[in-house]
Amino acid sequence: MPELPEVENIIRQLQKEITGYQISSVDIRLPKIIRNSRKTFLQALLKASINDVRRRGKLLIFELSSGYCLLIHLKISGQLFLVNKAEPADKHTHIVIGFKGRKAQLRYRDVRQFGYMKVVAVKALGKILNDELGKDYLEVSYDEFKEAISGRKKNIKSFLLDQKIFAGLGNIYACEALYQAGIHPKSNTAGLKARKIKRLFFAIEDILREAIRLGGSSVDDYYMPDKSTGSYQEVHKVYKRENEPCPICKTPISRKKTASRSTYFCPRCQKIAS
DNA sequence: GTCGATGTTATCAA
DNA sequence: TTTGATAACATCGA
Repeated sequence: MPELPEVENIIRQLQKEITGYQISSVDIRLPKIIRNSRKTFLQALLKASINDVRRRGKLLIFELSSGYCLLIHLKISGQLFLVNKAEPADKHTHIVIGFKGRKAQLRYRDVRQFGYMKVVAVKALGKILNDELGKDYLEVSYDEFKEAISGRKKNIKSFLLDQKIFAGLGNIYACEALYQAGIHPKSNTAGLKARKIKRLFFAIEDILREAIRLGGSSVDDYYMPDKSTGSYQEVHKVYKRENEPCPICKTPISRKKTASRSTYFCPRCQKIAS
């Protein structure tokens, strides 16, 4: 589900709401979500306080007072809700974390069950992040972006989606950024002229910041921990808009598979770079 | 009932 | 190096 802007909105709420809280209970209703042994996971969490909540790309990072970090990846359908413990939880709620002296509890809900939680020692975190994730898209400079593109011969959309190069973009924002930059999704990085690379970089910055401001894109079932929704989906120019007119030239938006993902684009405004 | 699609990513074969 | 297919799973709509 969530890409960088959605995860950013989630962590902003959690940071405000649960920083400083002490974990008093952990209910593992679906063990496969946890990528540690039950024992390790509980030892890291129980009685620990939440020192900080942050993220890198789409990965949420809770820093705990136990010397461990809790990593959460929501994948496609993961959700985090902060709700009163008296409210009933449905069958898709897999992990429930309770806090000392608090009525609110943190619930992990995930219909498709692809997401995960795992704890790692704080000392090991840096290495794990650097091995598995590139720099967050909000921290990438134009020079770094240009250099990463120039050094590769790769389909541009796969490039944008590759979390090891830079982290945070998913299918929605990759489509929107390519549209705004006027680049065909089947273009190769090697064929992009400097001007297009620049346009793409600033399109990404622009779109991410505006999407964060609007609370992210609520397509299907994205919610923030307080169950409010984002509104950036109303601003989407191409994503999920097959056959609707391009806002610039009125040509119907196409949908094709690229990198085995549905890709929406304007066949007239987005030409293949060669 | 069946088929295809869904915001992600790890893995494997070519 | 890069790609494409597949799998993990549940649900929805045609």
